Amino acid sequence: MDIPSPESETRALGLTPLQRQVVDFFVDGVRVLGLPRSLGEIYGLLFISTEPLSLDDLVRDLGISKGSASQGLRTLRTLGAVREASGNGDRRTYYEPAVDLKRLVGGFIREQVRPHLESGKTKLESIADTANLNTDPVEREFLTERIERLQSWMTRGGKVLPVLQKILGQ
Amino acid sequence: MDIPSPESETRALGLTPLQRQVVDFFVDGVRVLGLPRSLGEIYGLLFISTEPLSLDDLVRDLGISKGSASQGLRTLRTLGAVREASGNGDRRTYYEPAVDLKRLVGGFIREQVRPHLESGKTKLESIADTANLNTDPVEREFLTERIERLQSWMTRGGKVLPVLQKILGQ
DNA sequence: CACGTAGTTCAAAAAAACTTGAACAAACTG
DNA sequence: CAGTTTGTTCAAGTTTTTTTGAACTACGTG
Repeated sequence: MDIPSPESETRALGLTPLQRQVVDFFVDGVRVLGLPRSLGEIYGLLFISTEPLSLDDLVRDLGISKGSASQGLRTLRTLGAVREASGNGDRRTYYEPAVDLKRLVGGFIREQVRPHLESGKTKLESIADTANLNTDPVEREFLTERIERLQSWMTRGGKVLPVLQKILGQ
Repeated sequence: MDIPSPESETRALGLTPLQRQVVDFFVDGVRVLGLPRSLGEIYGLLFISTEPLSLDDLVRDLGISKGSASQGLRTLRTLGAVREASGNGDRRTYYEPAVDLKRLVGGFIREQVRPHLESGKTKLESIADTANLNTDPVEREFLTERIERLQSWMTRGGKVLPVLQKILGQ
């Protein structure tokens, strides 16, 4: 006979209740951003730790594999969400979270948003070319209108990003 | 002997090249937003069609199942990205896309963003309670500082949304 | 330089997300 | 109303994404 576990969000059992809650909070958070759960776990634990943590700490406390921890840390570094803590008398590398929102948002925009905006603009050019092959003038006017609309969406998207950063950065 | 298909993004073969390009464009787009590909396919085809389309049109042209089309249309309606076209002498329902960005962004924020902000705030309250159980005053100050930071993130997030809508809405 | 520890890589396993299709309900139509 | 057509639902199947873990590189230490 088994006690059915109450739909646990967290696997790690070596965490304090507070740590678990914060990790879950970030797991949810990164899911909204379309990033893998392990990123949320790692960032969350770093965020609520007074001291920087090593890869091994993360593996042990979160109960994730070394591979996940390694890849997760790499992504977080790329996003600028985590940095190496300086000056430890140790061989191991210790990590601490970036805790200012401006930096976090900036990294996300740079890595996850801008590339899509760029490639979107390129694709739109190619779409416009294809539309111009259409011979029916009525149809073509319709297509042109729609495609221009898409282009305007992309432009506005590009313009909104700096504003976002400014407001969130304070 | 098989010709290996060149990693097709689109399954539907009944589409014109232009339709295929536009559908792919939106498939990419919705992926960034964390929505299923079928939403992009459906919205994309509607977007580049001069006339409203029925569920059966979508099934036939996109080569997706009736189930997908039905669920996809429901989600798109919920998001306010698609509406029923009025006045068709037909029993069938025809759909047309919402093409103004303000509306689209508004729907996305209402359905996908706000709920997470709300539940996040609730979770934070509970996290704050847990943190207050901590007896070590130094530790507690650290925790309080971090949790207040999270609260400030949520607040700023809430404030940025109307600005977003305003800028994108023009 | 031989050994132990830190960290990375990547193929395979596991988990999560999405799609399908068959059964069903609802609403028209002759 | 019996037969059709339109659309929905949801369990099962498929695909995609994420995680694991074992093999490997690199580095430091005695």
